[in-house]
Amino acid sequence: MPIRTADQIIHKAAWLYYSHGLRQDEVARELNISRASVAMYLRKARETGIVTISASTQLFADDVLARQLEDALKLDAVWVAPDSTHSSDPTADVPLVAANVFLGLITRGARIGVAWGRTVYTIADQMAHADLQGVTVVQLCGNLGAPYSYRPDECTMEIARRLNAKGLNLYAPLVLSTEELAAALRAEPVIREQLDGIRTCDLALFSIGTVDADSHIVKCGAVDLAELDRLRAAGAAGVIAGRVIDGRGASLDCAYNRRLISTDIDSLRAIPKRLVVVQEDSKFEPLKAALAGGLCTHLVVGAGMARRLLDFARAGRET
Amino acid sequence: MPIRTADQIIHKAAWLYYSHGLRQDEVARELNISRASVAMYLRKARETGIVTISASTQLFADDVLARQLEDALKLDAVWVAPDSTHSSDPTADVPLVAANVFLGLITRGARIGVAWGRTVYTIADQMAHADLQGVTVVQLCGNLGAPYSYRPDECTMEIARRLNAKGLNLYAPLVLSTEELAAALRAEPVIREQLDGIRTCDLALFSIGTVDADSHIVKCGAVDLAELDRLRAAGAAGVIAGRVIDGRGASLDCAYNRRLISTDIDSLRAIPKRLVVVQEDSKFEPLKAALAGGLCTHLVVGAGMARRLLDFARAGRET
DNA sequence: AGGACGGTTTGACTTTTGTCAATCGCCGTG
DNA sequence: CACGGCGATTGACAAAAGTCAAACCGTCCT
Repeated sequence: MPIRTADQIIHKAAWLYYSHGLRQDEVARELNISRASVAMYLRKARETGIVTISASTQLFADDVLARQLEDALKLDAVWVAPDSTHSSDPTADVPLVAANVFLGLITRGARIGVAWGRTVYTIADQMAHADLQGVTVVQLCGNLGAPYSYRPDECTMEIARRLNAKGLNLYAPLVLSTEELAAALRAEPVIREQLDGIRTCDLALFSIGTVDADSHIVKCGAVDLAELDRLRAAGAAGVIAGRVIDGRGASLDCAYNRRLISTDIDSLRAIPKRLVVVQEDSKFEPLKAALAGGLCTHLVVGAGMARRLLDFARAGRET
Repeated sequence: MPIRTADQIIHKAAWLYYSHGLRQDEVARELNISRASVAMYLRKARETGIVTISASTQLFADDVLARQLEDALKLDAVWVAPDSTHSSDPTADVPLVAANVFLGLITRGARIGVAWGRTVYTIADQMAHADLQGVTVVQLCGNLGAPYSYRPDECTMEIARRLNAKGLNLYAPLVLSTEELAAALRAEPVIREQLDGIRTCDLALFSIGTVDADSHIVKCGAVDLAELDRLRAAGAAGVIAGRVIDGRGASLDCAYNRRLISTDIDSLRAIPKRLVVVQEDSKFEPLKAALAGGLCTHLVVGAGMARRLLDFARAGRET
């Protein structure tokens, strides 16, 4: 959709206002419309990514804690969001920082893999709009027919929408009832292609799930409590893109994982930039597992989690 | 200069205002300062690239003329700036469009080569500030001790400053009095290195000079009128980064060119993205030469020039 | 043809932001 | 220790931007 004549006026208004630096009333006079219309066009321009306003995330990367963590965990980059100490809204800063960081990591023409979860959806929701033609957003894992609004396909779509990018959805369930069916479905050309395409991504965005009773995969009905117990007994430490990982960050060898339609761990690790975002303090153990597996290159966490991680990393080094 | 504690407050204000979406008075309350200070911090944040506001240049790429030119000239991208038909200031839009396009072409960690001239300097001057750490701006040609403020080193420095990038200046004169001295100087490790580094640039920005009596190189004293006549007789068609090119876009085989400290044509062509910006209609012939030599991949011109180029390209195809 | 509907556009009003002279606080100097 | 200077900060005012109900306009349906 290259030439959308209706948008021309919005582009022009945005150009005159933001690039030429005219005032709204001057733009209005120039375009022979009322100033109120100009104000509206400018809002639309911001909302559709015709103009982009982005704040540096330098502040959070400069944080001493962040630097220490980068060092201790050998990560490419870490951002530490303040634990809403300042009296503003209780909404955590983590997803907001993550959204800004994520936008900053996207390069022209990039291929981006996104998983799902409350965190990922919140990031999508807080993310500014941008106009990144040529960017492709691919879904890392199958869908859940769950009552959640942060379904995998919704996360993918919403992020693609915000970026004005192409969204590539994975039209398959996350979990199937038998291993055979899952294998057969994975072999289907359409699905195969999508899963293979994950390796060629430049950037991945995902969070990490717990393997508790109130875990995401349990709430969504992917796993029942009996199976959860079995998984934990087998060494489950966390969940990434629906897949259960063990304490070393490897895919747990279990029936559940074999019933999945989702990225495998090696494909994920083939993506050069892997942004992991963790909000809840309860995800300490799962995060440790992911880090152990080298699944994360870029990390956004809250200050509390950052401190715990740093303590852990230093304790580990001393022994 | 990673941690500049004085800037912390600016970062924080920018973050709360632009990312959290607080109002200035809310930010002021949050940070326990007056709203006026917040307003000032925010201006600083914009001026230093802590926040970036960029308008899409889609409008100019969508121009029918631009598409036709891309096609006819086999260029990667063309932007056509309107010839200030709309009653606003007479300042041409070309450099402003170019500045926006240029910013949009810069990728993370890029190496950028810039030449010099009034056009390039005007672009630098109109360019928004950005915070692109890891970007390097290298000077494509030697310096002129001219009374101009748009000296090669100033262009490089100003662009580097706006981008918060590293500026790599070429500390040598553009033209020397003898071929021998120029050759010797080019062989100097410091200079050699800089000239070799041009090949590894990702993006180049330059304009094109004429070979008339009021040409840049004449005004700056690099060439006197007698030599100019000789160059024109020898087939000079234009000037790029101080170097005289013939009608086919090749470096003219002449004493003047051998006395230069500047990028050679092959190195320039080794840069994948070469953004050429042309303001004046008088530069039609020089631009034709540059296009013939394949020196240009991305082009920003005014509407008048665009029409002339298109007519020319089509006439050429018919014969 | 009339009319109801969805959307854009506008004028009038309110809120937010930009500006600037006056003031404060700090530091070096006589 | 008082003084002058200088940059940062503020209060108050002016300018600009945001908002919203009402008007308008094309179009589709009855």
